[in-house]
Amino acid sequence: MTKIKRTSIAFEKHNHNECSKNAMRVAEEYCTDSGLNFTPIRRKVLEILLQEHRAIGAYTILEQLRKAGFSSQPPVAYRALEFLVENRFAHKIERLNAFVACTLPGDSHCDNHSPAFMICRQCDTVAETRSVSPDFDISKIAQSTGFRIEQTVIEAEGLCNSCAEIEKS
Amino acid sequence: MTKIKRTSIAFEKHNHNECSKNAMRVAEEYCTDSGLNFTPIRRKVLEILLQEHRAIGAYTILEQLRKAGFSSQPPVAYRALEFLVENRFAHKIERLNAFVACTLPGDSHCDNHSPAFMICRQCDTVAETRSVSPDFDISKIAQSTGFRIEQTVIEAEGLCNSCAEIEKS
DNA sequence: TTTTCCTATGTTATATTATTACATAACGTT
DNA sequence: AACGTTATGTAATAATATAACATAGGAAAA
Repeated sequence: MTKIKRTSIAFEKHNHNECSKNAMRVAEEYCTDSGLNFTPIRRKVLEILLQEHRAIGAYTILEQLRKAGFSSQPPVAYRALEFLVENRFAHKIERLNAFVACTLPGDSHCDNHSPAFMICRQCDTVAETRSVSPDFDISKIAQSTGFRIEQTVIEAEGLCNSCAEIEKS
Repeated sequence: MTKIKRTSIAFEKHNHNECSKNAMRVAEEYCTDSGLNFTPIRRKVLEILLQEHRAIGAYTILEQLRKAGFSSQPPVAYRALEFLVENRFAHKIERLNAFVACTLPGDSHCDNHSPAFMICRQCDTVAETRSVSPDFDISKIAQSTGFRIEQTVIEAEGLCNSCAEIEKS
């Protein structure tokens, strides 16, 4: 049985250069294996997100794209982000309307348990864990990294019973 | 020991007229008891939110305020929503950038466990539960109401260790 | 090979959500 | 009456996100 890491190292000291290189490598391999088109723009946006374990907005990304010589109209960033989020190389942090690189790149493609994020309200650093029911306890995980949770929101999206009935017909 | 309801009736058939009246009454009482100023605008916005168990955007609220003869500049809605959210008469659904009335009005003021929402992607109906650790299992709750969860996100906001250190000094 | 199709990108415009800033009003307190 | 506090009125603008249509390039079919 393969050992799978379940908590990101966002709040720990680590060799970030290695960390981001690894994430890029995993993304490359996954795209190659899955026949996904990992274009220069998509690659660049992931690189931007990987600079730090911090949520950043689409317009900040856009600015960096511009500096790097890419086109910088909003759709450029949003399309790349859509690709990255769809393929789980990045996540949207809804509270912030901002994006982070996935910090469990190998893991996230092995299972599809829902992600849980610890978001610092001061510095926007985001640590990611995978919630594996039923023994998942975010407060324990937070404790072990020294993160002080102030409020937690759980948002489950899906289809309610009556909309499911309608969809069937 | 008082019996406390933990799951909203958003997906169930119920006497909604009673339901919303009750929520208004609880809000009134809470404001009176706490010395909060439950002004006509705040009251009206809560009434609008209570029309249905559905998330609605600030600009939809604004439109209804206008129709009801209130001023309808964005800050009017956002201020009232801020008041309602602060005092837990309403919640912001981050995924939708929209708002719902709290459907557990008595409960929410007895404890401060984090809310969990089941959000229908089709009709925006929102059911609310309180997650009481550690035996909380949203998938069981969903199952019991016929809600099919497609994806769940957990966002815990707080202060990371290093920001907490800085704040101390 | 040329045509067709599909995917990604370029670009303009606009929609949607949210806040800043400053003015005014209402009301209780000194 | 003067002052402070809280709530509201209003104009302007910031920040986030999408729609719509044009173009380009490569793979696959004809």
